[in-house]
Amino acid sequence: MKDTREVTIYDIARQLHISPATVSRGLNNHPAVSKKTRQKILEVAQALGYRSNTFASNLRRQHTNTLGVIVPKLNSHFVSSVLAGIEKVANEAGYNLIISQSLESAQKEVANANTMFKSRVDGLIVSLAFDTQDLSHFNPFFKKGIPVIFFDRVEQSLPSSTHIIIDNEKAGYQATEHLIQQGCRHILHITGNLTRNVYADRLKGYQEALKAYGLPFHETDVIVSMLDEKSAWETGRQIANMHPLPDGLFVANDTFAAICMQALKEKGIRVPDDIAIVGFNDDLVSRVVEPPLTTVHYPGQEMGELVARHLINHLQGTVPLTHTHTIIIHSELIVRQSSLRNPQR
Amino acid sequence: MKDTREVTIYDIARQLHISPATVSRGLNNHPAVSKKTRQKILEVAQALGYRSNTFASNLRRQHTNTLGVIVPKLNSHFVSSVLAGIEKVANEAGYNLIISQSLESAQKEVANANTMFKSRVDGLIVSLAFDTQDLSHFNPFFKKGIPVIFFDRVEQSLPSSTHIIIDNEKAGYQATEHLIQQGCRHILHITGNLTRNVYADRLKGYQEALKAYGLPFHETDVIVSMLDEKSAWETGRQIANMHPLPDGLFVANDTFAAICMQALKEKGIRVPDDIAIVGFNDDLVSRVVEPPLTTVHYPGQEMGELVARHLINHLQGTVPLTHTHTIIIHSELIVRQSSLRNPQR
DNA sequence: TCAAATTTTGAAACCGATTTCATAATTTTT
DNA sequence: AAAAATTATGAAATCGGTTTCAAAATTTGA
Repeated sequence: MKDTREVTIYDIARQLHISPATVSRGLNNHPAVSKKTRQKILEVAQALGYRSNTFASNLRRQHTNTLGVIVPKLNSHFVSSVLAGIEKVANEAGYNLIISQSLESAQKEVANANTMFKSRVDGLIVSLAFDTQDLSHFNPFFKKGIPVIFFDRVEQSLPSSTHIIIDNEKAGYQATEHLIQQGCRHILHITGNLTRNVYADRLKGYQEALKAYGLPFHETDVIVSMLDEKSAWETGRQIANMHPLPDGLFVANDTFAAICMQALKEKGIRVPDDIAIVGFNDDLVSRVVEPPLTTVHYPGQEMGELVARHLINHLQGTVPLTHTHTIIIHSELIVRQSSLRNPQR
Repeated sequence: MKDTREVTIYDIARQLHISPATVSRGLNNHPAVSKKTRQKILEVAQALGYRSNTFASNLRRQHTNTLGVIVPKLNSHFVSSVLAGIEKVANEAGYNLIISQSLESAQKEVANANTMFKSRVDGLIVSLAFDTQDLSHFNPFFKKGIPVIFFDRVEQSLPSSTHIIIDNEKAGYQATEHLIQQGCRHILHITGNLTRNVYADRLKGYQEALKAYGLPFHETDVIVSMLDEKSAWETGRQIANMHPLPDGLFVANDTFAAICMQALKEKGIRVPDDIAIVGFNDDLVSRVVEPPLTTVHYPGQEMGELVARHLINHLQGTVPLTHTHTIIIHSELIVRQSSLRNPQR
């Protein structure tokens, strides 16, 4: 037998011969209610199995206590760490989360944004899809003054919003520099859509490093890819057939790097001896391939916590949004076998 | 300048000199409103930038058009495929999604369930955490008649709910049989918490296969693990030191299998020649390790679509929930190098 | 002890859409 | 053309908390 009737504050009020107003206040720890009554209210609420009706509440106060999150894909170590971080902070602050994935499609990202808008999230956290150019789907949020905060995949041209990112240029520089220091002289850079900051900046770093060490930069050494599994295999095989063979690879993500490496090995090319490889993200896969992959680590959980905290602080008025912020968080190169030319014992 | 005032059906009504009731009907395609008025309503709504207030709506009709999803972890290929499937079907049917991860902790799963309950989801989709024993956190849903549907990680003892799973016993049997056919005579099975159906059933399949081929079963050949990265390395090294060495490994997931393989190789053990390995899940990692991993594939997206469709059908009254269903969907063994003892050609 | 200050409480309006029931407008029947 | 049937619209109640404003109860001060 299912109980179908919901318990409301009116039920509690009736039972205690007090007004619903007082019950509401009691339930919300409003200071203007005596300990005794609050205590009694809590007890009766408990006994009756009361649960607050979020809709009534949301309708009256004009906010939802809900944060929206749009990410490109859920199944990466990085993204799910970020999410864990966001969830932690959001939970502690009493915020709910609506999460959706754009699956790297700008079109789906637009749909997601619209859904979030209709759901009236109090704030939005976004990491852009691969091919998002036009950002007008966030205009409704801007117009309404709903804060939108971007992380990792951002669009810095955007006038008034906060970005939380790593220093991709520096990371790109370090990765490339490392390869050079390992003796590489002809380094390919495999990357994604160059309109996306993360890829554009890493490329910049790559170029800077080449210049700093007096190596020439060739347009043809930069391979722009969709970064999906299929192109990874193709690209890997393609590289294996190059003549002359490059001696270094700086790849925009670990999965792609791992697949390339596999493809190269199948063609009898030795890593790192013939080609040294550096990936990006410190995904689990970087640790299980043979040889283990040198990569750039950046702290997902921490980033998520920071993003969420920042957004919530803003929502609670602690921090005014006056100016655009760009917050840069730490990243580091993790050196493993795939790039070590002269193993130091 | 942000516009702060929300447009309501009253604004539309005023503008057209009609009643809010008619506007509401017009917006909802209620039959009792003439094409002409509906048309006008739609136009004005558009012009004014009206967006329906979900809370008012939810408050009045007593449902949310929202589905809750609780999964153990977001960052696996399987889970994110399932989610994509769920999202597709839910979107098409006009349902929103609230997604949360239990991070394999029963405690967090309870918290998630409570949040979902407070959010008044119309239905709940769950894949259980690693160590969830007690299912009482779903009681509120059962009591209220809110449908809960389980997939993959289920608890079949549960009286009245639907389960959508693969035939883990069969998959376990096939994996083990394959190893036996490749000449393995001493096969270890590495698995997770045996109270969880997926692991218990695969173990059963493993035992059945041994029996069918006249091989002895030893308790000590079953290694129960937390299945995290750290234990994977430890277990791998442990196995490498076994004496005598087993000649086959059937591992409960690809990540763990990949790490084990790596650990074995580091100790100079050849795969598949010394030890043949079969994983589970067909995660991307299974394709990039060396040698590629034999594994069990099961269709996440399809499973997600099925789960969502089933739930929504039920919610819309198409399908009565009268009896418990168990729906079994197809899975298959994908043979790759990690288990091929006698490469054909 | 009585007035002033402070703390608690309640009545009623409100948030915005939905829906019932009645009425007005239109169409069909005879 | 009048009556009957059908269709379209509106008034008002409702969903369940929150909040303003005023009043009641209690405490403090002199």
